[in-house]
Amino acid sequence: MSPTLDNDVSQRLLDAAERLFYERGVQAVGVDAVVSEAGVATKTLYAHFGSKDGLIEAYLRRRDRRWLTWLRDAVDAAAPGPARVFAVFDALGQWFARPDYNGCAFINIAGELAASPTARSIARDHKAALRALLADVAAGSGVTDHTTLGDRLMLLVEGAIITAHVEHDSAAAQRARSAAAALLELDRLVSNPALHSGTLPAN
Amino acid sequence: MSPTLDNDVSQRLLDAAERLFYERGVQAVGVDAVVSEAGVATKTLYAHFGSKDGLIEAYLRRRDRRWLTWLRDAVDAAAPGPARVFAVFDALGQWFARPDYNGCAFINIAGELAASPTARSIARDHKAALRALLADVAAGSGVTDHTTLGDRLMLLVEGAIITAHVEHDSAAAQRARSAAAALLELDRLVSNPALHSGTLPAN
DNA sequence: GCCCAGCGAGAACGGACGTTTTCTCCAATG
DNA sequence: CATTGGAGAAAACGTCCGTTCTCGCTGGGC
Repeated sequence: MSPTLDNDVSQRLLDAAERLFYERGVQAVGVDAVVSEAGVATKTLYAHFGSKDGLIEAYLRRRDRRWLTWLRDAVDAAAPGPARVFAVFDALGQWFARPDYNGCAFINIAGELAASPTARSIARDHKAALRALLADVAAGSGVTDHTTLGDRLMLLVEGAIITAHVEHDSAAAQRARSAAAALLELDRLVSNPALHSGTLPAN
Repeated sequence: MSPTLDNDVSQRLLDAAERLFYERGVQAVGVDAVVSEAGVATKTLYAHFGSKDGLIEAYLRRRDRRWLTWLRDAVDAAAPGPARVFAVFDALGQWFARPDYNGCAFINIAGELAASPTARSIARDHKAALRALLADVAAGSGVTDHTTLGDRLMLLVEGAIITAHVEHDSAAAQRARSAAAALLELDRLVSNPALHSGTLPAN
């Protein structure tokens, strides 16, 4: 057996699975459609992934790695500081504009396989990694309360992902970016004692 | 046929469908489970709703009405003004804390039935109504740019719904409330010329 | 040159599921 | 009282789908 060819077959299967699962949902796509799209035999799918659930899990794990790497690269390409906050939403805007954009695969899975603990756990892990990335971005932005900013960026990112998906509105990225800019500006205002007299309410 | 009894059977079916569909997803629940939970005959389901798709649609339309009425009532119970902004997130916090909370039924449907135009249209209509409600809340809050505030509230609400669901973190409502408070505070600061010298960037 | 492991093609199996049908009961109507 | 029609119980039907099996081909290694 050649590992190159073996890899090729696995990749073709994962590519086909990702295209179909992401576009139509995992339950709406049968294994027949996947093997047909990949141009492989049904037996090969089971030899490589054991079951449809195994294929779904491999699809999610690969997408998790790829998506987070993509976002991290977009962030790292920006200058350190608040520019990296904007880089997050600029990247989202490009993602939303893709013709095959269909929301976050992990949010979709969490809704579709609500009764599956493994699916929910994979989705949770993915969101924890995203939250950690946004916490890093917030910590490097120079604001005084970067923990709070990280939490708020998470809300804006998730909100933009959902809005772009359900309402089919890719401009949600720009609105989220604008909201993030407002939060940065607020931090700048309240951290400069010369600009205000009172303090912020605690809620 | 007695309209009272007829209504009773329809309601029992819709109640059972909502409980199961919302908890496990529409595709993971068979009609057998619904009729068994409702204590009715299979034939009755088809006499009232025509098909499983018809039952799903009726479930979504009833939930759309009920959920929006619930949120609107929570908003109207608060004093006019910025308090109604906070009332939105306080209501969300109570929703998230329910043991049966499983995210937004319409976001879930949009992810699960990605290939179904009717499902996506129902989800879109629901979100448009929510957006209109939040636009009203923003318009009554007394800020200078209530259109922008409405858009940002929408992002925060959606982000909180997703975070509470996927990360199983009901405190997302309080963080979203805090973010909304920050946006209100920022408006207060920049709309008072005595408090600052420069102007906000346009992004 | 043989061998065999991997792969493609496709049939087959078993179970689940949406839908229809049959039969019976019951309550309201005339 | 006879009739009518909605509703419950359960079986039946056809289809789809995940999984396995069979067969034939191919290409690299002892």
